[in-house]
This record gives sequence, structure tokens and C-alpha cells, in this order.
Amino acid sequence: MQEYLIQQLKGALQKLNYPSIEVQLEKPRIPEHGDVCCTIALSLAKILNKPPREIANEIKNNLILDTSIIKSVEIAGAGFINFNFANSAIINKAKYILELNDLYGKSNIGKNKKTNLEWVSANPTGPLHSGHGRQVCLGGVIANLLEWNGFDVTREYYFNNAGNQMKLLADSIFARYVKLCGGNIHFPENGYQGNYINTIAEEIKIKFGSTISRDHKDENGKPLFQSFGEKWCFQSIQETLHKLNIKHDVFYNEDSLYSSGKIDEVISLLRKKDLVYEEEGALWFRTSKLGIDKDRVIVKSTGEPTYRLPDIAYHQEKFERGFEFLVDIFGADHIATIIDVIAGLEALGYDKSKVKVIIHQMVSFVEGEEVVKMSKRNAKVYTLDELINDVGVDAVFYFFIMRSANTHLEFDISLAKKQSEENPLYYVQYAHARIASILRFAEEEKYFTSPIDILQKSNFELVQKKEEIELMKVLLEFPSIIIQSSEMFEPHRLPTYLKSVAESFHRFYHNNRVMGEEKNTTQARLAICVMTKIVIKNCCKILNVSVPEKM
RNA sequence: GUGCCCGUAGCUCAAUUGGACAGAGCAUCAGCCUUCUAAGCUGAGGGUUGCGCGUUCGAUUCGCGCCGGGCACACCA
Repeated sequence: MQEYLIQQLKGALQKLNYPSIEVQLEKPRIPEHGDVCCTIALSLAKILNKPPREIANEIKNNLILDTSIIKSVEIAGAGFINFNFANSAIINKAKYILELNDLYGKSNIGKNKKTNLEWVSANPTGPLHSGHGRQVCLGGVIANLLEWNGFDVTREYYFNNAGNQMKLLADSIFARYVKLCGGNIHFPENGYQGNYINTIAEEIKIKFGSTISRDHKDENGKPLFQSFGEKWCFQSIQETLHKLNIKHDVFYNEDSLYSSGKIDEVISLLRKKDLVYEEEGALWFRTSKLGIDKDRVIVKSTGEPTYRLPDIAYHQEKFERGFEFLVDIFGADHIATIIDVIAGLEALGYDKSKVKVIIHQMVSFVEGEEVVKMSKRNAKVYTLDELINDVGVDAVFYFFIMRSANTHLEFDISLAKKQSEENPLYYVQYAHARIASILRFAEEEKYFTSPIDILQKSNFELVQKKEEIELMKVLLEFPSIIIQSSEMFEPHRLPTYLKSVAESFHRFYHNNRVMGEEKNTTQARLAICVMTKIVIKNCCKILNVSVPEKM
């Protein structure tokens, strides 16, 4: 329908000998302004030096439109051209929803582009905490969205199990272990204080007795406290991800960047471009040459690189593995590093438009009036597991995705827990359950309920009511919502859209009885129910939210 | 102090990538169940989009300057 209109508008412009600027259609906010509108007359006004309404009128007079597709054309406001679609056109298009079913909403704008999405990437020093949830969910949904749009997505997790942080983990566990065994040693400064450290220490005590030393080796000859701690933490992280139905394809260890020589390679490449220099025993990256306020150290005087260097090498390595598009998701607290990494990549000759970095703002949790304190300092960490236990997987996804990533998110735990009308998740799920209930009834009454049967055997002429048409219009927006959300990396558009679907459905349901009307009308309305169910189901699938048959 | 993000109804947030009278939910108030799920529907009130300039036919959206909040500013990751 839209393509048709654009063609006709282009034709009219040609006839009028107007410059052929790009014709775009928009969806007006207010329904009275039509199903779609066109602002081309406004854009042309300046070029042609003519009042926009006059231009709009000329365009309108030169349009030849099929009335079975476009019902009406109106000039309004400053020079908007508003169009209304004919019901028959809407109905015909809506039939595709039944035909496509599980595939409805998919596109191929990604053209199979090899895409790497890296996220979560927490180091194995503890369980995921609730704040990680935002990133976990964002990445999960964005990966799904990209796949729905035809990208070839590899889900990747980058971790570092070397260095000071792991030693600190081991020291922390050992200190707790000694305490459990009746001894007393100083707990490391800045050590990890979570309760899980105790848990790990207890497990070690049970398994290895109470007399092993700090440098006790495991069966592979590695320091036991570190390797045990790492394994424990990684397993915890993976179990949490598993609960959320998140599966990474690749776990990439930072270590391989060193063993493969990638790190040294990056240094020598930067050196060739005169972007590094030595000072006070450290190696500095001349970021000030790249539009950044000051230079940064990339290799400490101890010989260890800072995180920037492996991060640059890692991104380079991803390109070398053949990825055409890299997507990273980071919390706002990483903003400074990303700028350096991108600058580094650009300096090495990579196209920064092939790297998309999504930065999400922090999350605060509230329980009723109370703010849930999250502190790494003390032992009171609200873990992601606890959050999942408190509100369930569906609410975790829905609430984290519901808001735009670049604003601070307030996660209301008590609201997410509530099994009541206040909870926006239920509004959507309830619509699905309602439809499922109607369909169960319809099956008993021997109506067609499968999409294919309905498509072939229903008389769509009988769909005439206002709420029926309005609902179909909303359902027809789905594919473009998916494309927009993906192109803009804004999955929060999905819950917003779902709400409008549920709203239109509930209104339709309230004003029109499905079962019990004349038989053909009943069948036609069942068709609308099935279409709606398909859209809710497909959208929820991307969101990782379940669609209950009963509530 | 410097960089990034945010500021929209009492609260939590939208706003189609610059469009028409800025929209929802919650909360408040008033209605609707003998019928397929009332976790629903209908209506009412509630706003100088933090403030001020500027660009534009047109600004919540873009630019500049203030004010307020968050995050980051290590030879930590």
C-alpha cells in the first residue's frame, strides 16, 4: 500500500515538473490525520517559493488513485497531504499475517551480514548482579532482533581470567577459608566481600579438608584457590544466563590475544604510525592526536598492558575473523574506554561505522518506596539470580527492555512482582490468554482456528467494524516496528508497540462479541483473533517473554 | 574542573530518527460484568517539554549558554 502510494506521488511530481526529491510517508500521531501522511509539499515550498497548501493541492489534483486502495485524500494544516486506506486494502494485506504466521515480521535487511554481538563479558570474579540484568536482556533481545532482520549473528562473551583481579579473588577466598578453619588472617584490602566467597570457601573445605595452603595446586597444577574460584564463578554466571535463555556461541578469553601475538602486533602497528611513545618506563598511546583530551598508558611500567590495548586488539581480531559488523554493549561506566578503543581502531585503519556501541545507563532498583542499595563494598549484593527469583524471567526481560537504553532505569521490583492490573506485562499476556481462551471455545464449536484454514475458509468481507479495522492497522505496523527497532538498536519500541496491540485487541473484544454471532461473522472475527495472537507471539518471542494460554 | 548521558503530567516513561492540538500506564475521581477471561472497557481532571537565546515554514527532537541529576575521569578491569 505504502509503496503504491509513493509511486503515485512520484508520478504526480513528474507530471508537475517538480524536482524529484525523496518521497516519504509518515504515520500521523492523531488518527484524524489519516492512516499515512506526506510532508512533501512542505519540503517543496521553499524550493518552489510557493505556499505549501497550493503545492499540496496541485499534487492532489495530479494523483490518480485506485479507490480500492486509497479511500480518501485530504489537504490539512500547513500543507500535509493525508491519506486513508480503503478497508479492503487493509484486509487483503492482513491476510498475509495468517499466511506468514511464525515468519510474520521477519525481514532481510541484514542480508546475511556476518555480525558479532559481544555483551555481558563479566569477568569470573563473582555472580552476575541485578544491574547486569539490563545488559544481559538488551543483548539478548538485540541479537534476536538482528536475526529477525536477516543478520548472521554470532553471540560472543569476552572474559579475562588472568591478572590481579583473579589473584584478589583467590586471596579473598583463602582468607574466608582460613577463618572457616579456625585461623585468622588479614582480609585483603579491596577484596571481594560477597557471601558467595564464603560459599566457595566452604566448598573447598568440604572437598579438600581444612589444612591446605594458599599455594595448593589443583589436578592441573594450577593454584587451587584461583582455579576453583574461577570455575565456581563462571558456572554461576552461565547458570544465570541459562535461566534467561541466553546462549553465547563463543566465549573468548583475553589470554588468546597474548598467546597469538595480537597484542604485540597492535603495538608495532601503532608505533609505525607514531602513536606510541615511552615515558617513565610506561608505553603511552598518543590519544591526544586522535581528538581525545589526553594521552593514555597502554603498557604499564610493570610490563602489563592496561585494558585499552587488549580491547583494541580484540576488536581488530574480530574483524580478522571475518565479521563485517561489530556490536558492543556496555554500561555507561565504560564510556571512557570505548572512546579510546574506537579511536585506536580508526588509527589502525578500520571503518568505525562498522562498529556499533550501545551504551546503556545505570539501573536503580526500588521496592515500593525503598531504594534497594547495591554496593560492591559490603556483602549485600542483589544478584541477578535473586531478581529472577523475585519477579520471574518474563518480568525481568519486559522491565529491562521497556525503557530506552540511554536513560536511567528505575526498576520497580514490587510492581514487577505484582500479579495485578498495574503490571504492564500482564496487560499484554492477558490479551494473548484471552485469545487462547476464545480459540479453545471455538474449537469445541467446530470453527476453524488454524491460520491456514482460516485464510482459506473465512469470508473477510464481513470484517467491517471500526475496532476490527483499527486492530488490523496496528497489526500491519509490526514489520516496520521490527525494522526500526533493529536499525536504531532500540528494543524498547517493542513493549511500546505490544501495548498498542493489546489495547486495540481489548477494545475490539469489548465491543464485538466473537463467538455467538452469525456463523460467518464469527469465523471472520476468529480470523482477527488469530492474527493478533500471531503478532503478540512473534513479538514476545523476540523479547524472550512467554505467551500464556491461560492466566 | 573535563568528557558522556539524562531533565516531558503527582510518580514511571513514550513521542515514528525535525512535523499538525506533546501521548500512555500508575495514582485520583466517575461509570460498565446473567453473555467468549473485569489481569478488561469507557470517561474526567492533571503540562510554559528545567531556563534562556539561536537555526527552521515548523523544535521535546538540532546548535550555543546557564541550572539540576547520574556515570566516568588510575601505570584498576
